[in-house]
Amino acid sequence: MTVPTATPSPRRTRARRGEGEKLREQILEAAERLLVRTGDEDAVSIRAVADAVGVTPPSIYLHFADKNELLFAVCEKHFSRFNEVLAEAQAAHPDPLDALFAMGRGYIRFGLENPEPYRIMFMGKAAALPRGFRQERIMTSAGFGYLVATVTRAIESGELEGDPLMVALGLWASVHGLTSLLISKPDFDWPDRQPLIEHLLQALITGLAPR
Amino acid sequence: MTVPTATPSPRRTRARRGEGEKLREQILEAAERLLVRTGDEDAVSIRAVADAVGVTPPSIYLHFADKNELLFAVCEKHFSRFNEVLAEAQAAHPDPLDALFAMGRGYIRFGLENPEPYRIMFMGKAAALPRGFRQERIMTSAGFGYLVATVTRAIESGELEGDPLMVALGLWASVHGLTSLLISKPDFDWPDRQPLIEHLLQALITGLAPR
DNA sequence: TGTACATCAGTGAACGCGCGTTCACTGATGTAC
DNA sequence: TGTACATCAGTGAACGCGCGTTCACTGATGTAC
Repeated sequence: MTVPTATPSPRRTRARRGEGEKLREQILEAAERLLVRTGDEDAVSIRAVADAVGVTPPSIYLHFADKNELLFAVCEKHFSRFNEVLAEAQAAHPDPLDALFAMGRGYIRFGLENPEPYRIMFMGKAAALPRGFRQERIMTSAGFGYLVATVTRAIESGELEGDPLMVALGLWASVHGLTSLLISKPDFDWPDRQPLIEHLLQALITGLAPR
Repeated sequence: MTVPTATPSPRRTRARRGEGEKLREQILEAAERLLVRTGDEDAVSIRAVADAVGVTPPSIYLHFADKNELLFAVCEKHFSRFNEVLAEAQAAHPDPLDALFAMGRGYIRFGLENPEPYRIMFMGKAAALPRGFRQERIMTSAGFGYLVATVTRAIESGELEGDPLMVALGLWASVHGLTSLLISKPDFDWPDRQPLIEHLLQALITGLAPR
């Protein structure tokens, strides 16, 4: 199954002396573009990336030790952006419940806008994740930290109840569930997304509030 | 990355006349075993399956038109079992809320006990699903039908409120989210599973109940 | 009871493919004198 | 201002691998006469 060859790879003009690092950036961008365009992790092969940049395969190894390191770099980029999205959502709302709603919306939105990166980071098999980009990255990530902190605030202010970690994991699981199903099953006959998202968040947060 | 070769493929004794269908069953079982043992869809290659059965690769084509048809058959088997699990959980409880709890537990349990099949059916890319095993299979499946029916009953009896499809999708998303995260992130520092599951189901169903 | 023969259940060898990676190299570019 | 030279940014060809799939075949098994 080959992807319709984008353009027959115009040879890129060689970088000038001292500007070799430019290629690294171009490789990263090309890898990301390939991921988005094809929607298929497997399509991001060393050869395909090299071709997209307009360079021969061995050139990749001038900047990345192996394929894994390249994928790792791509993931890192997205993971940072993802954490920023959550940080902003949280920072925008003083009230913790408002913040949780905003984080939920931001989370789902990010996932839907970046389905392949999301898939790699959160839906792939642990073993297939780029080495170095493992679970601990998530639990100790800024994003997860914001979530737990916000939940803790909400519990302290009496707006939610329960164990902060438990509540945070419940929220994460649900929001991830909707995100990943929407990504995985695009042909499914979904109702309008926005009401569905609001409904889920509302039900969850209501269910977590003291009666 | 090769899987530690199980046993150096003892040549299987040829089936007797009229018993050719036996091989089909053995191929299916071997494919399933491979999936479970390696935990990797990609490890289920025609050659690996043939080797596991103790037969040469072309023999597979005596019973399956191509690789896709083989994977399809494996998925079908698991999907049937999955639907049975949900049917039983629902049938065991006259009260709709009890039934929903039981279905949720059964769902998560099935996923955790059959992670690779679950992954293929619910976490893979739509395009990677065996042709013929597509989305409509889910929405029109018995399992999804039971879920919507049970939710409808709960709404009619006043125990839940909202639109049945919306509520059902919310429940599905959440339960799927927990299942898939537990599968995808086994190294994550999860708390005890059972309390986590109960907590999530409780919060969701509480949140969906009228106040 | 014996034998020719059709059929069934497979086999063995090969095809072309794309992959990650290595290796020895080339040729433009800037710098030292 | 001119030139030899080190360095940098790549290239070209090849490696071995596992994959799905095809093709012509073989040899045991049952059946018809």
